[in-house]
Amino acid sequence: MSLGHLERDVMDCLWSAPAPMTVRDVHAALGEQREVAYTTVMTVLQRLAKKGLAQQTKDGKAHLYSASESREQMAAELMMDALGDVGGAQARQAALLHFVGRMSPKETELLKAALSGSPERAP
Amino acid sequence: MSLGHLERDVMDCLWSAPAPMTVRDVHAALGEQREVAYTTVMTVLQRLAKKGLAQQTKDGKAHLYSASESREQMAAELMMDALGDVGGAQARQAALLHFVGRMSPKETELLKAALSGSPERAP
DNA sequence: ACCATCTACGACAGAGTGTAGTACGACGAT
DNA sequence: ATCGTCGTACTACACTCTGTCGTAGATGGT
Repeated sequence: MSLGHLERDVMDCLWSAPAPMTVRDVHAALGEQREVAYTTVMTVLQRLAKKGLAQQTKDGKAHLYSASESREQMAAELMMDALGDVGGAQARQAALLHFVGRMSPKETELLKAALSGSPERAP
Repeated sequence: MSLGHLERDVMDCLWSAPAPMTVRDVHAALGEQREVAYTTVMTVLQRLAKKGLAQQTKDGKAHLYSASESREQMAAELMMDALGDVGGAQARQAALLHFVGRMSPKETELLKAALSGSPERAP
């Protein structure tokens, strides 16, 4: 499920916000960089909700939107998806090898830390 | 860059084949499961070549197609893309944490092996 | 009841994908 | 030289997704 540019920007808004946002909030936040109509933002938020990427809750007459998952969770899911397409265990290991080979040494350290560290998740 | 169903099937053909294939080869291979016109296969192969996912080389009057990268390489690239969208180092580490948290223990072992093993790539 | 919001629904253009037909060039057989 | 076969190139069309909004209806405060 790949996001379009605007969808991406809207998700970034939701991810950056500390609390659920109304359409107006998102519209205002986006307005600092790009000009889109209020209804455009609404449509995009609805589509994101339909896709399950955003959560829509009613608050009085307005709707509140928040990201269903953190940016990091979503990235992890996408990574698993990419890995899941591969095939058998052998191929998966090969893919993992390519993956670590492609990472910077610093990142490799991060990954090692993540692997050896306690197996709970990040905040 | 997400692939469609047919594109995916064609790439699977190319990945599974030991040698570059002609359009006819791919068409025959696909024909065992789904029926598509010869020209459909040709169009898809051309599009894949234009995207850089397949390599097109002339062989007499016919063209030979082969995958530009192995399935595993491509998976690794997609994984890096997913990770690359995240943001700063801290967020990346969080994403990696989620990622390893999502993997099965067996896979975690594979990843550990990939990390501690020699840093060259798989065949 | 009236006004300000907010949402729901519909619309339309542009890109990507699945699907294929037709036309044109090259190559071997006659 | 000609003709059929094979292969490519070009074109086309329907469908879906995404970006972009307008208009109409619902809802809540005063």
